[in-house]
Amino acid sequence: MDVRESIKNLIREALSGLGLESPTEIHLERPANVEHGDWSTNVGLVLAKKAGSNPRDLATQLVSTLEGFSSEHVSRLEVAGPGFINFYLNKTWLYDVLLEVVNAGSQDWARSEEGGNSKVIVEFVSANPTGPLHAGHGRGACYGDSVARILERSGYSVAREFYVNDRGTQMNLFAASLDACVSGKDIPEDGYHGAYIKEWATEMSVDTDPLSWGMQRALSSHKEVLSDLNIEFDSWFSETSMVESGSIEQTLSMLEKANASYEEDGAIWLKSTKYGDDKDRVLVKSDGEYTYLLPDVAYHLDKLVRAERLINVWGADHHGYITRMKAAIESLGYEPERLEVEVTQMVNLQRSGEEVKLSKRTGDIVELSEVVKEVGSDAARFTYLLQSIDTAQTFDLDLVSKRVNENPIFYVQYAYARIRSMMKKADQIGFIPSPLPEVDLSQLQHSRELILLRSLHELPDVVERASRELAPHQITTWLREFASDLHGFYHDCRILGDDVEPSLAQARFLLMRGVLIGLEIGMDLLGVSAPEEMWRDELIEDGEN
RNA sequence: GCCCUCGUAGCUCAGUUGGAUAGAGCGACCGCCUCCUAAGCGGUAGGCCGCAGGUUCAAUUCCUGCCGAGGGCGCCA
Repeated sequence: MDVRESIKNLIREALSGLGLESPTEIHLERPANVEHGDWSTNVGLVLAKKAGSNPRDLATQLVSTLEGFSSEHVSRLEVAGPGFINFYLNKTWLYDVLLEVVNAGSQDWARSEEGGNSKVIVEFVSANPTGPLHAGHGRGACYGDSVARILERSGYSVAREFYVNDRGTQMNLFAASLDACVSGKDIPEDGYHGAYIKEWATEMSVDTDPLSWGMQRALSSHKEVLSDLNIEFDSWFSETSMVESGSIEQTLSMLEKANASYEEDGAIWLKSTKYGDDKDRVLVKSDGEYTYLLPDVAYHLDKLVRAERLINVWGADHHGYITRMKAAIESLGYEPERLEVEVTQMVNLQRSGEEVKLSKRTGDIVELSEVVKEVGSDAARFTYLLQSIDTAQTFDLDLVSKRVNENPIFYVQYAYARIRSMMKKADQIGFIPSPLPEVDLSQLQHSRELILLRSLHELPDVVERASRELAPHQITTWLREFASDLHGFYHDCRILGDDVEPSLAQARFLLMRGVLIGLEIGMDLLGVSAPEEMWRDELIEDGEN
């Protein structure tokens, strides 16, 4: 059993010994300050009023009861501050952590069954196939994929989906723009004027259907850059396919039957105001064409049948859309909570602190492929996942690519490469790692070693929280901290060499195996690679920039 | 006007669903390579947590109002 659970059980026992009812959840936390012990609980503060006592007195009573119990790892207890109870543990508990980690390996450590294998569809990017992905899409792409990875590790059965808006007004305008370009005519006023239109048009022959050709061209450009970012979708869901299957018309009549729509001014409207929307929304325009909304509702109905949880990743410019989509779902009898919309705030590109609006190459919006090419896939992913999606992001291309010492991705990858490098050396000098049961873990007494074990123990909690909050940046934050712990250890503690006792060397080597597992899991959840080695580019070091 | 997100060190950002002395990276300053990679390590300086109320044993965290920034408010997507 996890130490934390066993401590909670002790507390419950002590409470009932005092004739008190335990709260449903006993709050046990790691104190920020190491001098406050390994674990701390606030039950004394929470229950004091109910017990008719003051917090410190209650805590003191609890401590004396707890001291009567025997416990494998607890070495000392104290009442502190306004009425906290601090638990000080023997180092033995940390050794158990290392054994657990190494036995589980990177496949199974920090994996949970919380999701119960239930099905969740993560829909993200879903950019129109009318042009290349731009830098802003990168954030949603990396976020969505990382969320999917985190949910998979938390026991969910995850599908990554890309909704392809392959018909409708925008597609027609895109096709018309390509067509005009190919046949040397002027691009329509309300058409697409990006530089890529001209580029793509040169690849297209005059007698091809510009719509289907253009869509394929756009999708292949999407797939290429996403693949560079280590992102693969399970399905690309076509809007056109729903016209063909009749599911859009079916959705429309379902809405009618549910009395959720009405006709007015020649258009069909969704009664979204009934569910808190500012105004009702058009489903079918007076010219008979669907708005974006209706096919998307049909798509969501399809997803609701296929999965228990729907997670959508949308850009901040689409947030107004949430209410109407939930309104549609709810009016058809589904619980709106089954759709979770995660909104990513804007990305502002910079180069050396200067705002970058346009691409140097095309003079147009900066394409995602340019970002990936300039900074590299790992650095791009890590940077996009550096912070919470709730805050606008400043993405400095120079900082992320050139000035490597300021770039956190290298710090984390370097930690991994250092261990690999040490292991390679160990192999070369004939160091033979002992089998696990023969390693004397009590050799690990250095604070650097214990800090590493503590961090390693946190990983399952971090993953759990990242999953609960759909927040990959929790992983990023942990990784940076953990890498820092490793660099500190690496600096102070040697593993190989004549001056290190063999038993200590063995224990430290095993510790490094555990650390590798932690780093591998963290980097995998972010979708960045774990390099075997890294060598500094002298040209960059000596150069001006 | 209404809706969403944000406001924390000079800069970029964390802050474990209300806890003890608010953290990290970068930048600045001072140190550390005879040694498994110095893309590293250690130290110093730097804070009315936007402002004002409220809730309570306890508020950066929850509620209300205000100020400021970004985004949205189409029979576009």
